[in-house]
Amino acid sequence: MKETGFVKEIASQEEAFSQWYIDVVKKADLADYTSVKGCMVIKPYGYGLWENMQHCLDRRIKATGHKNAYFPLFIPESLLKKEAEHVEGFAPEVAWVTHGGSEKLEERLAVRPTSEAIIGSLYSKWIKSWRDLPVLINQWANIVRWEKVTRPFLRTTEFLWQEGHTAHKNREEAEEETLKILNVYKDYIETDLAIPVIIGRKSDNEKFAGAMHTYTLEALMGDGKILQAGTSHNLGQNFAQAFDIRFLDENQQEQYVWTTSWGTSTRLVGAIIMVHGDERGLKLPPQVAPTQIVLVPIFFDKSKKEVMEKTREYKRLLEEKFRVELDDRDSYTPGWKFNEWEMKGVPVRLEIGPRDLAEKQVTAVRRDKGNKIAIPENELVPALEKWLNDIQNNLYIQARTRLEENIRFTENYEEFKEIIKEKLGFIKAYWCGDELCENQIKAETKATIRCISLEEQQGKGKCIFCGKESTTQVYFGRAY
RNA sequence: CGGGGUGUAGCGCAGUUUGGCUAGCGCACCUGCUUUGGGAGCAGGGGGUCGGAGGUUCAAAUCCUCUCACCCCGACCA
Repeated sequence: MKETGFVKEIASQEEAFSQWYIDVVKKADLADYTSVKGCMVIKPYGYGLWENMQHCLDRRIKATGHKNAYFPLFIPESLLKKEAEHVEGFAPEVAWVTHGGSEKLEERLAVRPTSEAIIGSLYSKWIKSWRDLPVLINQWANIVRWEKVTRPFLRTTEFLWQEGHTAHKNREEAEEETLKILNVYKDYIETDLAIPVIIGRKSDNEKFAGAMHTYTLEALMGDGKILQAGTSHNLGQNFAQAFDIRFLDENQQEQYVWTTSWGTSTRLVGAIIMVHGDERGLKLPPQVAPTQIVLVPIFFDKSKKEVMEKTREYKRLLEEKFRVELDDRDSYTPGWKFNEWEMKGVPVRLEIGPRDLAEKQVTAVRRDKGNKIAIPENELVPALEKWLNDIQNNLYIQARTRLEENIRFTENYEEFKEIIKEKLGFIKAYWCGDELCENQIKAETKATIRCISLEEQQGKGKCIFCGKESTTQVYFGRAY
């Protein structure tokens, strides 16, 4: 697909995937670096994408009975310390506030690395009776984790996310919630972002610090590496005990609540880039693209007035149904604009020139397949509606096909190592459940257990590392 | 955090080895004219704390010390 003259401003995806990623982030105008290490600006085009993603997910979160709230950015050290495993897990990446103005604080404040602690302390105040349950709250917030290695969207010091925090009266209800959210996420990521995911449970090694267990969604990127796209934690009663969240049940028995937490972040923007992008730049799923259709007028001196009038008329018509941009900049040639909008991943481009006016049509080009057709003026809206649907589906199918082609089953460790070395992707294998095998595989191949399959187990096999018989199938991969 | 690399105009780079005249080039930007169906042409013009701080020197983009940011590889990472 790489052609001379085009896409010369970004690295080749095939030759230098990580450089390509950074180039696309900058050239598509999604984000920019700042003077603070690991902190990026999300520019209007990137933020527009994030807002659409937020909207899609927020709808789903609310449709399942949750309400939004906002909790403080600062967490007193004493609160964070209450759950031992939790604080230990986050300690290396917490940023601390030690001074207010010039006065030293009596107790230092953590800039939230996640909000279980602060929210737990408040739930303890709010929950007294079984009638107060369940509590179903979500918040959209910024998070700070002092990362050593940062990359735009994928791992930044400050990032944006949503985190749900719920409290329930028993184990079953909490587990049901954890799985419900897992499926809300799956539906959102697959339907709106057109990214197929593998869902499963994290091994104890990989689970959230302080959780009973963690469910995860794992996605395959264009370079064969795996990105964790979201997690949903069943916290059991660990945080309830640490933060003293108790209630009186129907039988007047005092009990600890069962809590869950779950999150997805701006990291998903990185996933969209790396799953759908190609040598020409971004490819955005129509559902979340800030601009779904761009209109590019093509005119000569004689035809300028006519063409512009018609283009504006189309814009007004299309704006009623779609997110539309009219590129009427005088200083760029149409060819330049074509390349720029392709870099930015706009799903459909409409070209309107004298020939189109004469034929009562517009020339339409799809970003995903690159094919160009003429759409008669009176069929424009339904035709574009269909196209955007097709593009959304096609992006998903392409990603799905690649995912399926890159899930390899093996019971042979030599083959396992070969796959990691040559092809990457997911490796499906049996695992005995022993942490020692897991760690040894990681040390030797850098592959980790991305998740333990939730699928019905069929038969038995031998642990990929030690050979012991097992019924547990897991997905391995090299993770971002 | 360890090893390596880079930092000079908005972007990409040359100049640094061997200190020396007004710090250059391409693209982008501004003005004018001609252009416009896949990155237009000509002419003129504007833009620099050479990442930052300190030092050596008659003189520093260039040499020395410290520091910051970014990239690659590794370690770490719910």
